[in-house]
Formats: sequence, structure tokens, C-alpha cells
Amino acid sequence: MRSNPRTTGQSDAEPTFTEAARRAQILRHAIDVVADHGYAGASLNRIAEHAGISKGLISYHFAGKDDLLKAIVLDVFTRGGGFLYERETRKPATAGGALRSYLEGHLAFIGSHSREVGAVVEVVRNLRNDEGRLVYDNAWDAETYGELMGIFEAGQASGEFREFDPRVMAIAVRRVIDGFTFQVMGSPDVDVAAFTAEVVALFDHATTPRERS
Amino acid sequence: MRSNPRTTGQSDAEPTFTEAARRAQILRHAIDVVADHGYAGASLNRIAEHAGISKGLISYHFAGKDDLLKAIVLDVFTRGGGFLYERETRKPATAGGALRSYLEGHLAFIGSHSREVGAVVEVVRNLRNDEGRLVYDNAWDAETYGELMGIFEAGQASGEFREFDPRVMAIAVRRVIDGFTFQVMGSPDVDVAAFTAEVVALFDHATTPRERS
DNA sequence: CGAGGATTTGACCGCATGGTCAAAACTGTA
DNA sequence: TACAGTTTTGACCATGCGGTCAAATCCTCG
Repeated sequence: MRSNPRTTGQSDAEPTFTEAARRAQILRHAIDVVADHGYAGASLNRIAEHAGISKGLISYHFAGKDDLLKAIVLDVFTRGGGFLYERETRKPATAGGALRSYLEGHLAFIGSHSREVGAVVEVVRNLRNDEGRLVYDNAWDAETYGELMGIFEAGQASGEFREFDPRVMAIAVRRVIDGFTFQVMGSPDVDVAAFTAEVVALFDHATTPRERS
Repeated sequence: MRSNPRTTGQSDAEPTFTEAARRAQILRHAIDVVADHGYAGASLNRIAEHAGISKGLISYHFAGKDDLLKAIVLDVFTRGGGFLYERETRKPATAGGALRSYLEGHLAFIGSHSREVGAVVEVVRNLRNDEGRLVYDNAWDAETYGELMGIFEAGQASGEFREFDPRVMAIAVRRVIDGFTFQVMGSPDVDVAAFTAEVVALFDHATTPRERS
């Protein structure tokens, strides 16, 4: 057989042991290449060379380059979700605590997986569909604002937070979190804990009223 | 003569009227194409077609694609500087006022020049030199933090601002400002004034102490 | 007009890209 | 051993890329 039926969605059988391992290996090397050379520099040839395999093998395990790049996003998101799930011991009692936990969790994941997150950011910001539109557009990452906006609305309902537009605040939080990726990728010796403390304090002040309650 | 001496830096004579106009025209169309199709989709062929000229003409007026892209950045930065200069009537008296002015000025420019700024962001985030490193790296945009950090340090010295890391706060401000570009590019009907007011309030609370003085 | 520089075209080059495929190699089973 | 299914290779393809160049055109001024 010349191509894998699973790559074209014609089969939903259990993936072989070999297949799973090979896909994981390709994903790892693809992440490395994207992180090192950027979206434009991540060619299938370069990824194959980096992994020590032939280019055709990538086409055998993935339907195409876009499929591979989307798989990177899915893989890192899944790992990030697991990281955050294992980290959360119990639900914070206050909205401020929830926001703090959100920031600390996400920044900790980025600090310990900067290359993976960097590759994802690269793909998300650049991958376009056939019509030339971004695959991961504003509407897409608006979905990721949901959790944050929930925290903000709860805090405002309880009077813990001041009045502000939850959407704008969510955008700001996500922008600062994603920006941390570039900081740590640009200079890997940044102090994750110090940065986290600063950001937590920043948004603590930004969300709460100035007057003491 | 087969190529323009000015594109290869072999002449510093006054540019012709035709040359200046042609360069400006190419820049405008290049900005359009980058804004519409992203960095990866902005080929010389596409830019030439969009401008209704031949591809060779671009090579005649610019030393190469990289030169053209850097010219986009320089052009928009120059225009932005002029915009902000004309906007500033007089120096704000307080650090809080300076920060507010900084935010309002930059967000106003983005709101009225979203495509230009979007193209610049695309180039800055993607253009790499021959060794594969980003041309506009962390060290480069750290320079743009200077003005913000000056405002923060002045405010802390006068006791107007609380104690925080000026570098982290500057990164946060720039991230939120640049993020606004994507918001307005993704949906051009966003309310610039409302967003600006929210961001001003956000960083006003973030920088000032909670206790009333 | 016509000389000469400035401008513009369109054909062309070498190269890297994403993708395909027949053949080979490998693997397990009988 | 022979067989069948899976996995892997390496050569190959069409396409688009950035860039070059000889030739054609335009423009200005004597």
C-alpha cells in the first residue's frame, strides 16, 4: 500500500504501535524545527532531515504539511491541559485566587515548555487555509477567552472586582501570557518566578477597586 | 544601466521624482499584500501584480525583498512618529498623564492605520537574516521600551506609582498595544475609543497604589 | 531630430518547496 | 520457507520563489 489510510481519514482503526511512536517522533522534531527556524523556515525537508528520516515518511503519517502543523497545536494544547489539570489541587475560593491560579499555571507551563509553546504560537499566527485566511483567527482564540471572562464576571458579581470590560481584560491577560513566550525564547535565563509575581501583582491591581473594602 | 545604483548603496545622490513616487507606490502595495496575505503569502510576484507593474521593477528600486520589507517597517515607524509628534500638544505634568497620553496616542494611530501596523507586525515577527535569526529580536524591541520605562521610573521616584518592575510593565503595555492591532484587523468595527478607555483604566489601576494618598 | 541617461519590461535561471509513487525493506505468521 | 501487510526509501514532478539581464521604452535637453 502506498499511503496510510488513517492519514486520509478513511480508517478509524487502532493506530499501530509503530505508527504512534513515529507520529510522536515526527511531532517532536517538527516542534524543534518550527521553534528554531520559524514558520517560514520549517520545510518538510528540514523536518525530515532533523528527524533523520525521509521526507516521504512524513507524508505517510500525516495527510500533509497543514495536518502536521495542526497536530502540533493539538498536541501541545493537550499537554498543556494535562499540566494545568494535574496542577490544580482544588478550586480557588475567590475570583482573585482563580485569576492568580490561572496566571501562575499558564506561566509555569510556558516556562517549562517554552519551545513547544513557541512553535504553537508560530503556527497559530501564520497558518492559513486555501482562501488565505488565518486558520486560528480572532474568533478561534476568542473561545480561549471564555474561562477568563467567567472569572471576571464572577468577581464583578461578587463585588470583588471593579467594573471593567471582561473581554478587554481577557485580551490583555492572554497577550501578556503569550508575550512571555517570546521573552523566555529570546533569553532562556529569565526569572520565571519573578516575572510571574510581577504579572500577578499587575492584574491584581488592574482588576480590584482602588478603595479598600 | 541595468540596475539602480541607489539600491546597492553606491550612490547618495538625490532621488529622482520618479524614483521617490515609485518607491512610495511599491511600499503602499507591499503593505497591502502583507496585510492581506501575511508574511508567507507576500511574494514579489504578488506585490508586483497588485501594483500593476513588473516584478523586475521592484528589484530596480529595492536591493531585494528583505530591503523592501525593512523599508515598510521604517516607513510606518516614521509615519507613526510624525503622528504622535503632531498629536502631542504639551508634555503631561504627571507620570500617570504621560502613560495615558502614550496609550491614547499609540492606540489612536493603530485605530487609524491598522493595515500598516499589521503589516509591520507581520514583518517584525517573521523576517530573519541569513543565519536564521529574527532581524527584529528581543534586543531590538527592548529599545522601544525605553520611553515607557522612563515614564515608570519617574512615577516611582515621585511616589505617584507603586513599586513594580518597569521592564515587565513595559512589556505588558507593549503587548496589549500590539494586540489591539489584531483586534482591529480581525474585525474593523471595534470601538477604538471604548477599547482605549478600558486599557487606560487597566494600566492606571495597575501602576498606582491601592491606598489613597 | 537625436544622443544619452533613466526607467520598465518580460523572458529566463537556479533553487527549494510540498507532494507522489513504484519499489524495496521490514515484520510477523503459518 | 513463503506469504501478506506494514513501513520506508529515494527518485521524481509541477509549481512558485527571489533574482538577473538584455532589450525596449520613456524622458530630457541640446
